[in-house]
Amino acid sequence: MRAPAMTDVARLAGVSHQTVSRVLNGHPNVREQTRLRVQAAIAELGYRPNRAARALVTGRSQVIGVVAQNTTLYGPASLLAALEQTAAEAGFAVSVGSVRDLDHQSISAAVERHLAHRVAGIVVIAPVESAGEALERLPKDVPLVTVDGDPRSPVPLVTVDQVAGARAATQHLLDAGHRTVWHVSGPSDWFDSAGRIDGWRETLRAAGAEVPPLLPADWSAAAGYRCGQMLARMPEVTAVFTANDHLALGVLRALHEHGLRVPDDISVVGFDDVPEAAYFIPPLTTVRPDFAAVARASLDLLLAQLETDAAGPLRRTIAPSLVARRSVAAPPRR
Amino acid sequence: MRAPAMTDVARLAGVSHQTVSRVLNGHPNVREQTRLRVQAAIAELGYRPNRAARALVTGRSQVIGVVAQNTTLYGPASLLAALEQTAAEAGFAVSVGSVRDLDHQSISAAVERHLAHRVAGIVVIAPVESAGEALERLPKDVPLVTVDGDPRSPVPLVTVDQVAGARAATQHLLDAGHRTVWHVSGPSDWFDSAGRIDGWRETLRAAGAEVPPLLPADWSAAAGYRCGQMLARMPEVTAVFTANDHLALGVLRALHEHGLRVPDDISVVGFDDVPEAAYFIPPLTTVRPDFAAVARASLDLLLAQLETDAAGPLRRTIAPSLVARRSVAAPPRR
DNA sequence: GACGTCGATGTTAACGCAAACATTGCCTTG
DNA sequence: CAAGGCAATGTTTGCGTTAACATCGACGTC
Repeated sequence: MRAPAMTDVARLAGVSHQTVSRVLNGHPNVREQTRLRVQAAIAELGYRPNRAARALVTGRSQVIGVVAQNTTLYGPASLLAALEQTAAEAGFAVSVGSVRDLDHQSISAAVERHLAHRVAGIVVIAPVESAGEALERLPKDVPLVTVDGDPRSPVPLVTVDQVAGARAATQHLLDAGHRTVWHVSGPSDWFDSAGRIDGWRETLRAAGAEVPPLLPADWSAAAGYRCGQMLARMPEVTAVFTANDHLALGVLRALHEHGLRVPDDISVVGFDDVPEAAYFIPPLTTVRPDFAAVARASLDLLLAQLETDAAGPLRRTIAPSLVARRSVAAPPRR
Repeated sequence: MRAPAMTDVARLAGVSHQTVSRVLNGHPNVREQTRLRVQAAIAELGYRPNRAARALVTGRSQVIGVVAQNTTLYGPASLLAALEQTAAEAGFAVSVGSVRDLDHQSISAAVERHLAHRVAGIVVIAPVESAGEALERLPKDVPLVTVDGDPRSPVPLVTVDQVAGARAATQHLLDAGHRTVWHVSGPSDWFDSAGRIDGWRETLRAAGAEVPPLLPADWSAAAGYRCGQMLARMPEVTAVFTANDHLALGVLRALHEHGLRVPDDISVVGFDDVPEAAYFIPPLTTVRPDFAAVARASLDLLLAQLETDAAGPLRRTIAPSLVARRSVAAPPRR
């Protein structure tokens, strides 16, 4: 048995299908009594408008496409969940198109897939260099927003203020009395990494502190562990800021294995505030990005582009906040 | 400028739009030369079929709807990512519909949203009791698969073999020489929890070991910490199996604070193998579910339902594997 | 009281595609 | 060499919806 269509509702309510359409879309010029009759018919038949047909005739579906690389990582996963929720509240569905690499080809293939579905807009989570270039060459016929993308790119962008977050973390350690702060950074091609490095370096410079060499890593606990083993061997290290919480976890374990106590011997600050960070040994002081705010801003920018052709400043920055726990203390006295 | 449609391609290639359609859908009866001409025209115009139109005429879109509750948790996030990837390989897009609660109303609302888009199939990640009831009352006019759902329900189901995983974990601890194993469980309304409890209890019984009281918790490190504080105070506890890795993290910290060493004083085994589990203090022995296999099985069942109306045994169980690390050792001698 | 106005509704025409049916023209077969 | 079949292609129809235009009646205005 075929699902009921608009004409079925119309017949039952004794009106034309167009009147049903008007009721559905909240058009003003429908008599109250008619509206009620139509709504009753809709309820009786369990009618549900066919989005595909609507998308066909309007040329746009109520779907937002998201392009992301690795939705298993905590950050992207949280962002995706927040986007989904925000979109749902605005009446949009979310279609995910994950992608193996963030190079031009993969991204534009994913975008094209979304375009084939005539999505209303696209959000690209594009935290690395290679994505930036790809985005500028994309077809312009659909609203598009980049999240965590290239700050210098002309594409509409929402981003966590990495610099401010790193600054807060570094300053927090300096304020605790440390002479300087070491940094374990994320992958060098991520904008997140770059911003956090900048904020860290800038804060040290402003405080007149020495800038120690950078320890480059990726986002994994494994890399954190490796760096931690080096940090543990250098007696002068008293404070470490890691580019995310998983790195911090690895560092904590390495320090622990070397018999160093956190925060007594070395203080550590992370980034992300993963839910379990409060249960690291010791509970981790970290920087919390507001994913919900990022999601809201992204959708705002998307909808703004939908309504007006040329919107205002298509750029939003979301400030993260420092969460102080027990992994920071004054440096040990010599 | 309007996006090119099939007729535009047809005109350029000097054929009818139907021939273009045949080329696109890989129909056999098209001359090679014609096919090439059409493909050239497609490339020249940058033509891209309109999925919405296709969905309208076929009554089905190439989209799979996923209903999930909290895609921030590691398990669901991994599953979603795996599903997306598997679906993409089969030419399907994935639309996420997350849901605040897994009660009847929320689930059926999410399902209906997917139905409105005429999705080809729906995957419901329904790990709790309340979802089970909801699913049986759902409209039957679309292929549907449950993941981690009620093992007793008649709905097609793919599930990780929780019992086997828990059995492996428990047996591993018994084999190390422990007289018995304590268990910190997940939320009582999750099937995952129930299965893990069953496997644990059953293994102890089979070995003739005493079954100690259960420590009920949720999935959070916080709850694990709370339970760990109790476990640390009971001298007889030498081995703990926690229902997931985050609980284990909380337990580890509590034990650490009480001056107990893992694995020297107490052994701990988790569940999930989150990426950072190898960097806990100490590296955590845990049970790894194969999310990719679950995703593949789910899609299989979905596609099977698409093709034949009444398929075979619509039920698949995926066996997890034990990952041995350093959090397990022989019990301390008294 | 004829006429314009406006609100409520109906009618018709797309939207882009695939399925069903129709039409060619060539090749096989007896 | 005519009948039949079949491969290649064209034509028509309809999917369910919205937009544009058409109609109809009630009301107020001069």
